[in-house]
Amino acid sequence: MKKVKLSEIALAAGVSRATVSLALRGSPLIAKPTAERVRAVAERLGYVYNRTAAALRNRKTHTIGLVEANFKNPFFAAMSESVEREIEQRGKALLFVDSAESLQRQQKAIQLMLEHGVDGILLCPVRQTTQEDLGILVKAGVPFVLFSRYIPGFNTDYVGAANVEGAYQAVRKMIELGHRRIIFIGGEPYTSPWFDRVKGFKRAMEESGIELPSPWYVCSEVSVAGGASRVDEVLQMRPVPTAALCYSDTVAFGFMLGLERRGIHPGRDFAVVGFDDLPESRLWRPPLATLACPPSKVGSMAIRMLLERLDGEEGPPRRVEIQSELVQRDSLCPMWNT
Amino acid sequence: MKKVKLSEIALAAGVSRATVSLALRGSPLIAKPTAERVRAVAERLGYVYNRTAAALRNRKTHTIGLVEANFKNPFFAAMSESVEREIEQRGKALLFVDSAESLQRQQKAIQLMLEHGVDGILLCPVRQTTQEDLGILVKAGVPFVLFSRYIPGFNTDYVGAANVEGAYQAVRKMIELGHRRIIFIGGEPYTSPWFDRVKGFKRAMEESGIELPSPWYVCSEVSVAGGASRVDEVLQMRPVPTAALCYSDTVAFGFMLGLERRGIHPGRDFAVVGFDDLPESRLWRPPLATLACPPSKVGSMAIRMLLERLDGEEGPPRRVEIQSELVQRDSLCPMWNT
DNA sequence: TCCTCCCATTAGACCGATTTAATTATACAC
DNA sequence: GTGTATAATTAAATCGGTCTAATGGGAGGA
Repeated sequence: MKKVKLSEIALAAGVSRATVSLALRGSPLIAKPTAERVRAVAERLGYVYNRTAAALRNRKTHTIGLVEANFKNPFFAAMSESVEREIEQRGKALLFVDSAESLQRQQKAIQLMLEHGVDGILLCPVRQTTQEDLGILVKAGVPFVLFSRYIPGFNTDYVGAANVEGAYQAVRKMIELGHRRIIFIGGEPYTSPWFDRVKGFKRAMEESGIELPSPWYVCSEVSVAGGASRVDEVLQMRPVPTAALCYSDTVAFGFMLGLERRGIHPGRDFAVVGFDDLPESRLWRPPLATLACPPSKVGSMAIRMLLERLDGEEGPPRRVEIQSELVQRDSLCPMWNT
Repeated sequence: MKKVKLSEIALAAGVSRATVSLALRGSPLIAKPTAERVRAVAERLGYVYNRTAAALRNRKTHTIGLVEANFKNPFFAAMSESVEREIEQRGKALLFVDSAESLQRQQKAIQLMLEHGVDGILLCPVRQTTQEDLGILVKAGVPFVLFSRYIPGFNTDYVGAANVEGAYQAVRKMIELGHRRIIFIGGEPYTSPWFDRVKGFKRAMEESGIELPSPWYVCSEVSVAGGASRVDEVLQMRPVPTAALCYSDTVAFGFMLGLERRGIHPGRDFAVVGFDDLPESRLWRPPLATLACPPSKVGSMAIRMLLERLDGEEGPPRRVEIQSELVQRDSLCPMWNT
């Protein structure tokens, strides 16, 4: 199992190590016939390029770190896909960690990636993350881009959905359809998207002079189970809400399933709107109205911003918000007349 | 942004590079007070261990490659999670690629990982993969474990679900409940789990002397959309099937949504069984009967087998099948009486 | 023939940690 | 004081590419 290295190719081809190195990378310094011969020998010997050695010398690993907070969420899965696609195209590799909402795991992941010498990091910070927690990245001078979640007061590169506007839009529409008792359901509290969605929600209610129900939001894990787990609580409120803005489509799915189980028909007796526009949302019964913000856009924008930094882009931090568009579907029904 | 290295710590602590190296790794060769002093200096200077350099010297990167075929499938997401957990615990890193059912991408990923010098690889091969395609891994002597899918005739380490038995079990149950016109829905054809599930399906039908409908299976993408897209086709068959075994829970979800849209109630008018037992399956309306095979078990078994190989385990290839257990829920209803 | 210029090739230092073999310091016995 | 064993430390080679500066060889001009 001995690995073939440059010096062995050099020997076999009757040239020097330097020539082999240059030839294999297609340097114009090497004459065409020589390069061709070297390439053939390398192929014949089954040579595998050693990126570790090259990385040591170049101080560049061509590796990107991706730290997610919750990749069981299909939105993140879709996002990662587009990140991966871009990275693959450039012949780079992806170091991946799911911090699973644990600060400790996240910090360990960052440390690991620094030790591996990643060229840059894409990070969706867990909820308790402070500016100090990321100080190690700043000190190490490793470029990073936050995605989906930002850290209030910490001015960094960031890409995420237009959460305030999205939620605002949805609630305005609900009000326009006659709803007055509206509630916000699900999400990890004290993450920026949760906070911003709640903010847009509240703003729309207040602007219309509608009193907020009490409580006016309930939190949950971002999953079908999370949404389903809050149904009883909501139905026990008096007066009972008639509409819900859900933190995500998955939460909305769970909530709708829970409603149905209790004989309440979403899209007729209860209006539901989600966030994300997953591919299956339009297939649901009823089709789920939702705030569409393509995960692929978030992903490719984030990785592009990072790659620009790696190429030496020096400007001030950029904050990019991807537009959230309300997709009207049957689950967003008018208030029933009493 | 200059990086601190061992020699600088050595200088500051008044010892040699070798001492620093040993001290930081807690070697018993170094006297306690010295080690303590060195550690303090390293801390003060903000030293970050350079794994690239260590990897070059040690010929070991402490990195594992994970190549998935379709990680938008929630089953894989859950599986990856348990893999990650195990790897993290051991201070190793994960190089991740989603081949997205493309052989070309898969081969590129394998090449990349070899160049990065991963210690081992977990691979879910795309459908066209042949033994020759993985020859490069064998030649390079890099241990690998296949998961979820195997390659017929290629005797390697493998961990996956008990697909034949699972499908067999489900179909027997359907027959017991009075169903005769049963169809298999969804999945990527010519992957081993598809083939094995279809095989178990067929075996159960034949053993009971029931004629297979024509066609007796339809394929689809493994997703909600995939399942939904096959409903019309199935309902147009004559005689119309009364039960379906679906390739996965996601396919089953899509299929059930499609049935409902056409006014057919799964769990009453049509029996449906899935594969995987996703956390939301029990929450569905109706709750989805399914073949449970915990993704975390598959994942942790696969990574453990790989780690054993890395520790020098030399035995013959091991094939491990994780039991699939039929979870009876409302979607698996008896045949209605005509 | 000699000199210059240019192109192709190469020697050798380098990246930063690891480890072996050697050296120095310390302890203890005789 | 000498010798031996043991503990602590270190010099230097090493991992495998990369790249700069130097070398060699051939063409062309005078």
